[in-house]
Amino acid sequence: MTAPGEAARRKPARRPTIKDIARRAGVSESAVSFALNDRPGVSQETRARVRRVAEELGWQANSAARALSGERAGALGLVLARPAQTLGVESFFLQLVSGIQEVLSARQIALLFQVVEDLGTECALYRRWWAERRVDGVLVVDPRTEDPRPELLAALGLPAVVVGGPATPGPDPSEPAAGPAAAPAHPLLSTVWADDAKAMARVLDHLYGLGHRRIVHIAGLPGLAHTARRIRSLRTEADRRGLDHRQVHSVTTDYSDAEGAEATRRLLDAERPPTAIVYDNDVMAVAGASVAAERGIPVPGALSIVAWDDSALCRVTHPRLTALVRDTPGFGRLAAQELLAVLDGGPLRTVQGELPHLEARESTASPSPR
Amino acid sequence: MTAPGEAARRKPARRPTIKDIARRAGVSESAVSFALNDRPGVSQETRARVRRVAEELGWQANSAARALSGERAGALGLVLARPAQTLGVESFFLQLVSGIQEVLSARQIALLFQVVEDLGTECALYRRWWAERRVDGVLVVDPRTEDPRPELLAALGLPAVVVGGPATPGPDPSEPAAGPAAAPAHPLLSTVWADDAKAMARVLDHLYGLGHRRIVHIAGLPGLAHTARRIRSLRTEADRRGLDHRQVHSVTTDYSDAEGAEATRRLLDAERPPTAIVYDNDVMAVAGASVAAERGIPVPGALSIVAWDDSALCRVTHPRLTALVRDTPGFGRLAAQELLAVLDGGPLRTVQGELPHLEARESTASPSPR
DNA sequence: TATGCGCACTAATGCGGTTAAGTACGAGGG
DNA sequence: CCCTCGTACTTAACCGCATTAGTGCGCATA
Repeated sequence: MTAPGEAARRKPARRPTIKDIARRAGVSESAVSFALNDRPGVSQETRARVRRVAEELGWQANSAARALSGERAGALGLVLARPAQTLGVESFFLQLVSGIQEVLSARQIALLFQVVEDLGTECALYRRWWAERRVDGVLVVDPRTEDPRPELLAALGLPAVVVGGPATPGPDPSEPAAGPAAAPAHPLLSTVWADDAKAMARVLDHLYGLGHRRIVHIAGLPGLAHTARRIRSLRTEADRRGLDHRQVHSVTTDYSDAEGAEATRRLLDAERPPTAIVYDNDVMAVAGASVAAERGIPVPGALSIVAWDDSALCRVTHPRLTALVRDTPGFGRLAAQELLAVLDGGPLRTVQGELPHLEARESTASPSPR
Repeated sequence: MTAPGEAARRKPARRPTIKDIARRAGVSESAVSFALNDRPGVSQETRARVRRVAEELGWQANSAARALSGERAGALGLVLARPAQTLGVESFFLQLVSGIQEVLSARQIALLFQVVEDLGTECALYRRWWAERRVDGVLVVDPRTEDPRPELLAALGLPAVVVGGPATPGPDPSEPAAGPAAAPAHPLLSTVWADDAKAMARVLDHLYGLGHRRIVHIAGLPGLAHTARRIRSLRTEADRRGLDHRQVHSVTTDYSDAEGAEATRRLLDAERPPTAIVYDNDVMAVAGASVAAERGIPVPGALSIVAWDDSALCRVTHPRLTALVRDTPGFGRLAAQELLAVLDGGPLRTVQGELPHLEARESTASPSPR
């Protein structure tokens, strides 16, 4: 034993290879490879012996070597394109990632996770990962209405699944003609998605049922596909109930607390302010509730509030916020499974996640008559 | 062009290798390798020509091949051990990761990010990454007072940097004897850390200066090293000012909004409740503010609140919360740089991040006389 | 008894890089 | 004029694994 600090750190600590196993088991390297990969060509006894030796030595395949010969990187990628300062607060992504990894780690597949500033950088990163063969496939999040990524990924031949899609290609999607279950799949990539339209309908059912007729939806970024879907759904639901687009409509923001608060102020300053507001994320909902408190507007007495996505935030405010709850880790699991299916040569599919449910809390009630 | 969907997806899309470059440039593969890696052995003209060809072909080194021969995986790892349901809300990690990647992506180094349930799984993952040669090093977050990870990593010879350390090895650290700048480094790994002791002193300066004499610190998980440091610092600062440990003390929680609220309730129910509470994260601070609101206790009139770590949360409450602001992405950059330095054979070091500053907002004021 | 066949295994090759060990050539020195 | 030396390359070996093409052997078949 030398000085522990330096010695421990510099120790080469050679890792066992199949050659070591071969020597110890008294067979050739290829026999070891066959044995460990469940390929025919070795007897049951030899297979068992090799396995035992591998176990003893604590052998794990060198991922680089396996990738080089096996043509599989053993890793998937996920890029989050967000300006640094809008990061955080939302619990959505860590939960999604946690669900994804539940599926991947069982298969010994790693996840490359990267946060970048914008879509352009994201695309460049896909190209690089592809060229470097870093990943076998990627999960595409935050699909947009005009999204360059599916085309790029299809052109590269990099397997991918769009999470939160379908991103409707083009800005002019026709009104859903048939049942809403038959969603238009993105033609290039597999997709897992939640039915925002139905979820929005549920929210409207709840608020309309309580008697609300002036309902505003403070949406997130206008470029995102799910924002578009929610806005469209709100309009459809309003029409169905014969509500005017001045009574029921959406405004878009950048998801930040600042814009959420600002939009709320503007709405409350209007001549006939809404009696209910639906916020596209928890942060804005809390910010909105705070604006109401600031102005002495009682919630839910004079204003009902719904948050799209639940989190601790919605439970720490006073009153607690009614929220659309979805199983985000479950959604991540679904996405990961679908990507693995694509990697295994499965067909392009559009898979629908669980429908979110509305958790009614104290921030929604019947509007006071006026 | 065939049917775009299937065809695009299945396209093999062979990526260029150095062999292709060699052929096009009319030199051997090793000359190409020399040229591209800034090694001597090729003339300036050849180097330029090879570079140009590589550029034209859009060549990027196959990371697996490079890892296999170069002995470098070109990737670092970061494991977050958290039960799935406590994930999220906190913006800390995504910001940290974003800072880390700013440094790594410039060097074409990838980050393997994994969320696991507990420390045991985290250790197992380190072993696996090490055995698979997946990563060249790891960033260890959430250092604990009794932490098995540094020892494990040192034993494996896997380079690492402790982020948020130094984790004082053993439960019995002597009181800082010399200047607080000379922090005890963890003997096995490099460390980047923020001086929680000084930060806590600043918080106490602020509150004591306002006239507070009954101050409680609602801390996070007791096992974490920084929790211990903050608690110790609070005690030191109290002693220095001759304050009783019944007046000024810490209680620990699991960081959740629920425990934060619960602890707050208990404190406010006491005979002589504190006039100021310092919360170890933003979520608990907001939860605590909500409890005060629920009971009609005016903030800051009857209770001052300080949040450790700023975020949108602290700005959406009413009043906005005084918070300790730190540059988390900057901290991530620092950590990444330090790990790269270790990989380059640098010495074990203990690097200190920027001291957080106290952003005084409306949630702190002089206590009302009673 | 020669022939064919399946089984269990070994030898050889390749993946795409890096790198140590040559080699060819021109310049400079004795 | 020969020898050395440095430069600019090329050849070959290697990293650890997967895979393909043998190889030897026992056994059923003709």
